[in-house]
Amino acid sequence: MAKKPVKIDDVAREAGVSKTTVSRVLNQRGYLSDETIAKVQQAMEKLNYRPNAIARQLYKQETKLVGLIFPTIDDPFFGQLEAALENELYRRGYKVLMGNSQNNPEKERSFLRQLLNRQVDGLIVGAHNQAINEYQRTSLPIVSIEQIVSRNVPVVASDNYNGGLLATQRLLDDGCQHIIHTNYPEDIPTPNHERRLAYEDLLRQHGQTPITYHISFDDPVAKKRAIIRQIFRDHPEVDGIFADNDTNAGLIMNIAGEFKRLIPEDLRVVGYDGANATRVLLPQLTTIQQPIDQMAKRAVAMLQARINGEQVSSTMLPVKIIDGGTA
Amino acid sequence: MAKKPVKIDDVAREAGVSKTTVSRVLNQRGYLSDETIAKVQQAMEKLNYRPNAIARQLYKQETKLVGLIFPTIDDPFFGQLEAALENELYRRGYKVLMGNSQNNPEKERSFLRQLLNRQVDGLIVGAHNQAINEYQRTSLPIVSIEQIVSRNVPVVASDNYNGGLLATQRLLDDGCQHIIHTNYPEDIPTPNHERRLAYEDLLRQHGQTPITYHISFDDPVAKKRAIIRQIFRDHPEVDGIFADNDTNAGLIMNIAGEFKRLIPEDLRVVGYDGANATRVLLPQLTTIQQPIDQMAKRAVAMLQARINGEQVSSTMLPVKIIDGGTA
DNA sequence: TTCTTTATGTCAACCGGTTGACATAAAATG
DNA sequence: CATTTTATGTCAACCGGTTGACATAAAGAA
Repeated sequence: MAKKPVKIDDVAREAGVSKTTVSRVLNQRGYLSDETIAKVQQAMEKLNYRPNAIARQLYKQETKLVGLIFPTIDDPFFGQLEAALENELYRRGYKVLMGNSQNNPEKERSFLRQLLNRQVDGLIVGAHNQAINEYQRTSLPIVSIEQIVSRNVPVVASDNYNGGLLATQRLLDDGCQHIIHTNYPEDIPTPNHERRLAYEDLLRQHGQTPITYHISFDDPVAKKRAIIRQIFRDHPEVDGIFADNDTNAGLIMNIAGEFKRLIPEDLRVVGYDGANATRVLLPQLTTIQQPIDQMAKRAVAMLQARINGEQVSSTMLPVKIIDGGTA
Repeated sequence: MAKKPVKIDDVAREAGVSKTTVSRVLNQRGYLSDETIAKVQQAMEKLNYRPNAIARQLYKQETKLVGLIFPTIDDPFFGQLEAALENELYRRGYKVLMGNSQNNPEKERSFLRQLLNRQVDGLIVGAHNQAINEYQRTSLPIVSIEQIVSRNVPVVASDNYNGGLLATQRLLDDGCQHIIHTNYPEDIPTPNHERRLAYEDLLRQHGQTPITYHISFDDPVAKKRAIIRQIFRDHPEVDGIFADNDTNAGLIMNIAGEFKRLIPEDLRVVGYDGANATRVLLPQLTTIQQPIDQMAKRAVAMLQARINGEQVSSTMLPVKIIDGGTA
């Protein structure tokens, strides 16, 4: 039997004042005697009063909630990114409403529609879906990460093209003659393609023919493994692989073992992301590290500015190469 | 200049009906002519009307929000767990408010207090903090995962003791003579200690002396590495290690390399958790796998039951050993 | 023809806080 | 002593939906 929750009138009655007075104590507004404050606080304590956040939100027209829409949270990169976002938002008094789109447009749209109902004060988006026009028709402050969502949504990205250059250059410097790249299917728009472009440009400059194998983020692991095995079968001459993320790089390293290739002697590998979790489990992996925590900080700062009504423009942050031993 | 949001009265005026009629269309209540429905929907479309979720929540006294309080999300185990929880909750019409306590009692308490203000319909908790009495003083439906929060909060756990037995038994079966264990400091209450107890019990039965090194989840990686190096220095005779989580197992494998130990020839390793991300990056690791997805499903089902006012009791789910090659 | 039942719609109270407008008394100022 | 300022508190409207109670008309049943 749930007993009726205590409301502000109950506190007022208990303390022998009006509800406005209680509200004033709660919000520290106007003139109040210490005596009154004490009385009210005692009453609140006694009744274990908890102000109803929803009622306040309705009046104030703000929820202090920010929605995060990302493909998933079960991934070293997105996990670290969302953790950093949550942390930074919390510092500024915001709580986080998490939505994993799982690259399911249906889910993303439904999620978005709900949040647009003045359920959140702002949105940070890193999901891979296009064709969701809701993003354009809203006046809700939005910032996107590594993803172009709509003309009027500022983007925080890292320098993907340069990352692609760094990775490819490293393999070239190592003397690799047959460098292969893995990336998303080209019809899925993601900033990862910048990495591929850099790879292709640089490889052509060096007279090599770029070869890209397509591995989708959402493919089941078994399929990813199958594609990678195919690389070794199709191109036994491969001596360098630039993977567009560290998970794929990890798979490549494992499968190289199956094919009796020693790393880095027979095969050099460069990954991408450099998230903490991967750095811990695969410290030997040479990878391009994105400044995940800074990206989160920047995105939150930009969102805050937009919520405050300021205009902000997109930013690009630098990446760097981390030397493991695989390249 | 933010234009005033459209409210239900605007739609009513546009459609030439009362606001109640609009609300009925929205909620499909009572009798409505197709004609009226069409009129109203056209008006909503035309004005791009979005019902204010907060107002509805205030009246309905439910938010369809569930709070998740966990130490962090940037971890293979918790990442997968929270992803599964989000997924399952979404299926049932709930959205997720995420709170990472980072094992900071201050943050956890503050977070909790806010959510208790009828901001969420329920709570799923897996944070490591004790001494937070707010958990006991609330009538909010709560379920905890792998954590004893309060007498009246049901727990979903996996069979940690058996997990400890399986891991230790495997190392014994492999013929290890000097088995060492890593676990939390003993003053931090966590179900991991069950794993340690199993290890100690079994080892004593076999006439070996249990030795546990303490590595806290929140220790910086450098410190974790230092502790692990100490193991090899203190006990060069070690030939088997049972780590209380896969991240530590990964670190151990790396550091074993530093000390020129071959795995599994010189040193056998068994980890714990068996989360997807770790399985992908370290498929060679033999580990005790927790049924993460089932734990999430179970927890959500239990929470739903509690929200519906039903009584539920704690559950324990089985674990199994996954054969990699490290033991 | 009278009484139900069905169809359609309106009114106003309510959810639980917040705050502008206003009242009153005491203290400070001229 | 009159006037302004400071201190303290009350009233009622408002945020934006939802819904029980109630009105009215048309169709069906007795």
